[in-house]
Amino acid sequence: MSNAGTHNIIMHVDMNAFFASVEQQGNPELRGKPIAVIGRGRTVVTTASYEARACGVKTGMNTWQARQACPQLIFVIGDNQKYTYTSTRIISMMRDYTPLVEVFSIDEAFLDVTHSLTIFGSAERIAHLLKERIREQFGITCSIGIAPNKMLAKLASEMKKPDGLTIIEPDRVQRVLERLPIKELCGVGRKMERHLELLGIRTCGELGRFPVAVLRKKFGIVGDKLSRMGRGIDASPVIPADESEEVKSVSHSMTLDRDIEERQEILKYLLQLSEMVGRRARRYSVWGKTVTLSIRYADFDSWVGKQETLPHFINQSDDIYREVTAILDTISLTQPVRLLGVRLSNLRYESNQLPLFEEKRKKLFLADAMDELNDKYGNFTVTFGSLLDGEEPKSKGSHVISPAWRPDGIRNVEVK
DNA sequence: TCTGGGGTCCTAGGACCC
DNA sequence: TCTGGGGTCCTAGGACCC
Repeated sequence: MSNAGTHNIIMHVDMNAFFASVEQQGNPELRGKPIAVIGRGRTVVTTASYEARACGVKTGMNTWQARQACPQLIFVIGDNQKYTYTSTRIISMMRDYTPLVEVFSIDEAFLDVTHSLTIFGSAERIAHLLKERIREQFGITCSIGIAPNKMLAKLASEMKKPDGLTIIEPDRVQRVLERLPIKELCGVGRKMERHLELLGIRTCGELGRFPVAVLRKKFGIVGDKLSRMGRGIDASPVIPADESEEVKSVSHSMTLDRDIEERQEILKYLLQLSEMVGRRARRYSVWGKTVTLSIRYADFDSWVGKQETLPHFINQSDDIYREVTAILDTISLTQPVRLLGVRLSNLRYESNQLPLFEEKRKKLFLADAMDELNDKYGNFTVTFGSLLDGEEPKSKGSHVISPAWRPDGIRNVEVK
């Protein structure tokens, strides 16, 4: 992209089928084959390789559906550590080209390369260098979008997959947006798409021309943002990790292998979830005073979420567990339970201070020792035995994080 | 054997204080 | 002993992102 110094040059990098690519790279037998990365238990496809996509496997399918679509499909249980490791190394590679790298998710990042051109020549050249290095070192491809702002860069990277490079020059922005369906915008989901359609808005062009006042009245703050997006305007800066805001909540949830009703059994899972949340909170040195219990019922569509704010901050697993069970006591379950979740929010970051009272101090040390052992040997090597009534926790609790839960790509958009 | 898991932001209504 | 308004905190729920 040419630059007379009048606008920013933003790059969005999106790893193609990231988890699946990492798996195929790590195991040559999987290369060139249809594979699907999944979790454990009741799970879905988190990422399908391009070979799998070619035979109809989509993100979000359950394993049975995926197998129907593609009988020769190979299932691989995901390994978060592997993906986090690869992601971290790719991110640090990006920092060779600019300090302004914003990690958007495990497989996506924004780069502000406005001030990198004097060294590297052009954004296009940076993109090629980056692609080449990622391919060489990790054997995976990515799609890159280059544009005057984040919103447009993200649109651009979606336009060609896999292994794409799409540039939206400032003078082509209107042209690109004119016939682009609104749902391609980051922030417009299924519901918003429907709402806008009722106003007769189907494309970004139409969105941009629509009276802002009407959008504002209907959608509040979001209305203004929508209008700007429709016109290709996005002033949000690329925020590097060291300037990003602190995490606002810590949570864990799990879909159970089967629906349950027994209070005792529910408690067992809640203890486990409380410990996972507490452990992570302590590792971040974070305390929270709001605890939320979430329950999804057997029918999938009904939910309960109940929260309780305490007068003080906590991060010990058993404190979290106590609050969660107290909340559970206020709920009368209407169906068997499919999913349980525990969240700690209203957070405060604090340095570690030893409590005054000996009893509390002991408890802290015990928890620290447990954390250490669990970090070393895996979750629930050590746990609150007395609270468990001597029973083993059900699972080891390692679940696959997901890079994506979205229908793929942009179709039929003229760029050139 | 349908349908994961970890987050953020926004809104609306109620409680409570000044 | 009537009435209004603003600010803040809290809960519940929804939409959206990866």
